[in-house]
Amino acid sequence: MSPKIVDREARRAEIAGAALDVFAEHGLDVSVEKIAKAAKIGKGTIYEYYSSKMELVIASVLAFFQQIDQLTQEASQQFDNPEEKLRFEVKQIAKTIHSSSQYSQIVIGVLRLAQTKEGRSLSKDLSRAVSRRFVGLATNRILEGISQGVFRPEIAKDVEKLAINMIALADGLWLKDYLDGTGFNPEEQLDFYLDLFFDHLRKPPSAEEEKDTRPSS
Amino acid sequence: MSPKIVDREARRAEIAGAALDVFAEHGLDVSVEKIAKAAKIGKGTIYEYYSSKMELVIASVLAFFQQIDQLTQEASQQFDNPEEKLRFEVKQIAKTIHSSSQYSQIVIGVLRLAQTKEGRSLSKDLSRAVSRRFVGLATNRILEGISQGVFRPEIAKDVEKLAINMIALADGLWLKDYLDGTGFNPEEQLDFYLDLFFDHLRKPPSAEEEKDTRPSS
DNA sequence: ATTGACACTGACCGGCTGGTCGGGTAAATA
DNA sequence: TATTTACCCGACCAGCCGGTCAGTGTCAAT
Repeated sequence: MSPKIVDREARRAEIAGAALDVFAEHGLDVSVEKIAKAAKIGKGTIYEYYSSKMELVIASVLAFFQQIDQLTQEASQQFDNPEEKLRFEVKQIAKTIHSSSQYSQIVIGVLRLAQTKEGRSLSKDLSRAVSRRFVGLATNRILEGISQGVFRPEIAKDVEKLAINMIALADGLWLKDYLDGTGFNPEEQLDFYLDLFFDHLRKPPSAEEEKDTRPSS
Repeated sequence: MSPKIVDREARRAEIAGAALDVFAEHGLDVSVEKIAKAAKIGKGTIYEYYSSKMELVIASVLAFFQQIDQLTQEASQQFDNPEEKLRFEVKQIAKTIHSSSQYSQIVIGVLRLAQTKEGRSLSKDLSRAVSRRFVGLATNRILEGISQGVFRPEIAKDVEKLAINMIALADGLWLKDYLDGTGFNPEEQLDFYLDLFFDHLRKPPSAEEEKDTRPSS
């Protein structure tokens, strides 16, 4: 009476994983047939587990960001110093997305989703979640640094702006590198920025100019 | 014997202009038929002036970047001080692309082009041209500032890196704003960065730490 | 007014894609 | 082994899109 039984959740994840590889290689526009072929299953089977291509895209992209998130979290545990930790995390994330231009396919895919009616809200939700995650991470590290006396306390009020800038710059460099390809070394460039960035966080407030940014401590 | 004659170059430009509006509103994926309808001409006519859709896209996107370029150039002529000039230019460009999210459609369209076989080289060429233009502009302004004694001379060796960072940050902020939409004010955020940026360019070298960046002047 | 080169058009074609569906397959039970 | 039924599949469908082309204007020189 009971026929073949599979763990539907596991199968869903499996398909999403296979789809992710294909998306990474060919972009989110690949035909469902190609995905099926790559996953070595029939096209119809995909629709057994996902009611539309968009649903599959959502699942895959979500899995992708979770991957990065986890990777970053694990890797950063080896550092204690907030500066080293943050520096490593930023570089790690940038490198992951950078390294194989395949991941760029997915990031750009998400950008495109924002242009479509059905995808807009997904794209926004996703971006916000990722953004909150990364900006929050950077913010916390800076606050840690301040409380440990490594960073200047006066920057506390601008901590989120600083974090946003840092993330935005990393994104911008990625974008530039993906498009131009030549003219600069993204890793070196990011290091250059981070040097200035942490210099600004650490630099003792030398009384100067007409600014009245005297620390209130 | 001589029939109806039209200025083919002008007509090409006219069609490209109409197409640009449609691209800005619906993305580079709109059907040729929609473009034709918007331009109030027959679909066939488009193929009278462009041999393929891709060719039309190229012409339109090119026109788009030339527009921005010209706009920026004109607008910045009202400033003398290199710092004010550069600040204005950066904000102007960012604002133009920002303002109507329609332009984002095109920028993202170019990103997508990089994913296709036929579009990759166009996308790269275009991006490089734009990048060279903007980075070059920023570089020149900084060098001007140094030669006028407004900026510190020691930064001269890093001038290009500084310029790249500035452009990348502006791009990154645009990207973030386009995707997230909330959580920060892009203009304010850019101002915050520019304050730090110019502060770093201007700041007199206060002897500090173990660094030996003593000016050689 | 006639002519004929040029400008314009939209119905049509081939190709591709997301999604469906009826039939086949195989594992667990009886 | 026979039966049941969740699972799997790929031929098929409808619809869209880029590109073509035979036919219809249209205007200036005759």
